[in-house]
Amino acid sequence: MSLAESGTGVEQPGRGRPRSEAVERAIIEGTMKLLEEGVPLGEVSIERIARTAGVGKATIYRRWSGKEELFVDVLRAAEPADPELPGTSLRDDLIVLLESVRRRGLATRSSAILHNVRAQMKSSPRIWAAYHNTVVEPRRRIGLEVVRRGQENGELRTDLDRELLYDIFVGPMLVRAVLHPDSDLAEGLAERMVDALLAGLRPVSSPETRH
Amino acid sequence: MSLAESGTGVEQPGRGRPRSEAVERAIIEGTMKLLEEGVPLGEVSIERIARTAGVGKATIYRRWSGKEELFVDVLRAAEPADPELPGTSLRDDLIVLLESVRRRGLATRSSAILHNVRAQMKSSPRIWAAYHNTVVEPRRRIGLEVVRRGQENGELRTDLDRELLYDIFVGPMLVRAVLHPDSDLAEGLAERMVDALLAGLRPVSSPETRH
Amino acid sequence: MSLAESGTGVEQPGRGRPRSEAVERAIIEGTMKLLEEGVPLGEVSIERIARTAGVGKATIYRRWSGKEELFVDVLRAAEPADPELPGTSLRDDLIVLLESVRRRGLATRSSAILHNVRAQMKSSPRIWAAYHNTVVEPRRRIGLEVVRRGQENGELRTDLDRELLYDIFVGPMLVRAVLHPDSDLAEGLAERMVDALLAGLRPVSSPETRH
Amino acid sequence: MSLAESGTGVEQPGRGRPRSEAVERAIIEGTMKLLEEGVPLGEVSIERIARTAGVGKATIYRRWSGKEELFVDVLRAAEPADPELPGTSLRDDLIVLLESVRRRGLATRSSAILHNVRAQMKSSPRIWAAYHNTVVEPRRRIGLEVVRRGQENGELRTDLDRELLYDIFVGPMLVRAVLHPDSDLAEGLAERMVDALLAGLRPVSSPETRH
DNA sequence: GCCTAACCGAGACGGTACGTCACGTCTTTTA
DNA sequence: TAAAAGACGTGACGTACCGTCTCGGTTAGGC
Repeated sequence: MSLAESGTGVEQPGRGRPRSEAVERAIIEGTMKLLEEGVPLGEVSIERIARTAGVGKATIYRRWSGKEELFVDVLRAAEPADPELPGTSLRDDLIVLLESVRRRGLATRSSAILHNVRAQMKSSPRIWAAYHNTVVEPRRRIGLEVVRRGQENGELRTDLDRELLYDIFVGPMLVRAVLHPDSDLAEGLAERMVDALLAGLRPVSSPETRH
Repeated sequence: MSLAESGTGVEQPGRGRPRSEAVERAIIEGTMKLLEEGVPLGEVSIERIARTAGVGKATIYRRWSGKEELFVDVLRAAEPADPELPGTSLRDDLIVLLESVRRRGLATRSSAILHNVRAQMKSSPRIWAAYHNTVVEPRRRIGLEVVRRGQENGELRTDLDRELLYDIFVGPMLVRAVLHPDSDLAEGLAERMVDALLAGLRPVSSPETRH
Repeated sequence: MSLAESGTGVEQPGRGRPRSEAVERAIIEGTMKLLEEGVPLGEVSIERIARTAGVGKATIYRRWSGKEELFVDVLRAAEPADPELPGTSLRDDLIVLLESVRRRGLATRSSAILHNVRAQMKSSPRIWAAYHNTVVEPRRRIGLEVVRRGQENGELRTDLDRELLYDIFVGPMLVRAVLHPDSDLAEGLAERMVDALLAGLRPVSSPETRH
Repeated sequence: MSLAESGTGVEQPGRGRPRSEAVERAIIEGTMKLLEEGVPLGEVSIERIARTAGVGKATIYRRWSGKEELFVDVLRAAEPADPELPGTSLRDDLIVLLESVRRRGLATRSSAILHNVRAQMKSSPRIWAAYHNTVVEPRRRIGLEVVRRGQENGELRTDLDRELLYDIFVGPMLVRAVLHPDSDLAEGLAERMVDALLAGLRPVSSPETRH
């Protein structure tokens, strides 16, 4: 479901020729093709996307109100799926979580431009909000849930609020992956980080540390 | 010294009318004025900057090769000064460091656009590198030095490399300040963070791990 | 019968849903409505006509192959009927003829746009030919017949060919009515013109050249 | 002097780079080239003119506010010069006058499109007025002067107003040349017309008809 | 006190992209 | 099968900026 559609609500189906889903895919894939080919972001114009996708400009504007809202959907289509959490322990869940952040940093680096597209989106509060709500926030919610379970199971201090704990766990990796994408993202980094962080965040007088 | 000048090397001074420094200031301040007035970043064109500053377009191009390089200098002029470190203890230094990150997040929120300018710059690797080298990297260097002193003084585990430790300290606050600028940046946050993090990162053989 | 139909030949009547004549009228009247409302000719698009007439675009294209051919029929519907000739004398016939030209000039001025539609049509030779054949030429034929009768009855010189005589009679009024529609088209003008022209065009051997 | 300039009055000379006259010529000649090549009038877009003239669109819009006003200047550049009147007699002057109308009809036919451009211009009252004032009206003034001299010299009835006489002389030829450009415009036509018309328009009791 | 080179403002220039609109064609559903 | 509705590829519209290039007019040395 595109940003535009989500804003305008449901459309009654019957009237007139329906919009082609194939066209929608062609536009998003055409945009990706340009980005993957290394076309500088500033040269990825609606006009050029239309040419690449073999589509009229109006067909794009019928679906998205501008380049930025199109990019939200392009990014959404390019984002890797959220990871399956093992649920065996706080440590295991955190490692999987940070691993996915790390891999996203790597993937971003390989097709380096997607990274910039994400950065670009912050130019418009409206667009950033759309991306934040549909991609960033759900992910954060998953992490907060992991923290909550950790506190419930006695694996984590309860005198710090969940938000703070979440940022402490994810922040270091996120900074590397997103803000310094050219930094070291070696394998095993997630495990080392989690262990270093957990060392001081377990309950003070924890009877059973569970492993 | 502007990015352009730094790239093109020294200019012999004598020949012809020298460039006016007043004009240079007018351009940078005109750009800031536009950004502070809430003009959307996409509408801050060279043409408009020239109009606002009462300056010919060519006068801008004579100094910077494009909008992005101009923005580097605008940002540099707007960045708050790096904080003075007390040097009394690792904990004190880290708190001052994180406080400055926090305040930068607050400042950014108030004049919200500078934030986006910074984001925008990631679109061009060349520009991002310039900003990174002259603003981001020096700051990181200061932080790494703090970490190094902490390890030397026996206030910090030495089995983790400095880069990792630095990211662990700064990452959580940076994520809040830069990636989620609408998140909670309450006063005292820096202190709480530093304490929570130091808890597990003091040397193992330290007599009192938690004061 | 529309231009399109006349070109495509007879349609077999039986097959499927028959075309609605009401729709045909709605289209032509919708077009006139737009023109009478003073919509600039350039803004009278097929799309707008369809909207005004409450009709699908395809329904228009099913009947006419373009805006110009539609205009031929619109104009044809708007043209006033040819006048009844008294036949009592050459002078009387000519006056009636010129009067109708004059009145057409006046009508044109009041709903000034029809005039421009006619002008517009000259842009396409094909369209102009269609209009010429079905509207202009029949009228000319009537006038030539008047001239012929005048020569036969001895009211007109026979040493000048009919075409020339016709143009001499109609030209002056036509120029005023069509080319200079803001010129003087006072009542009685037709009579004065005919008299002035007939003065030198009666047969030479006529006993009384001027009554 | 272009239509636009004539409307905006004098421009102060000094400020900024002056407009290139060569560019102005290139645009007008490019437009003519397209018309002469037989490009249908509807396909002569500003975009295409710009491409043909090797010029940016903005450069055209800087001088003319639209296609129609450009066409006024194109037409003005294409119009043949007004003829030199011999002044030896009314008959001679009229023949020269009608000859120029006839030749204009012929020229128009050869490069048939200019004719349509003129027709097209009637679509906009404003444009037509501009063309009328700078091309049509001056010509009419010359003709009226010929008529005036004819009456003064006793070569023409004085009981008919000059406007009427002028239309009677020029109308027949104009109708052929402009409204029916595919009609017969044989050589000698002007002479025959003038003689036929003068026959009845000389003063009634003229003592000396001056041959 | 000139000379001259580079500066400065203004704005024209060839381009390119913008977002809108109309073109004429093509699916849809409904009647 | 016609009809209304409206999506579709195409391409022109008029505007705004891009970065470059003249213009006339400063503004500094160096002579």
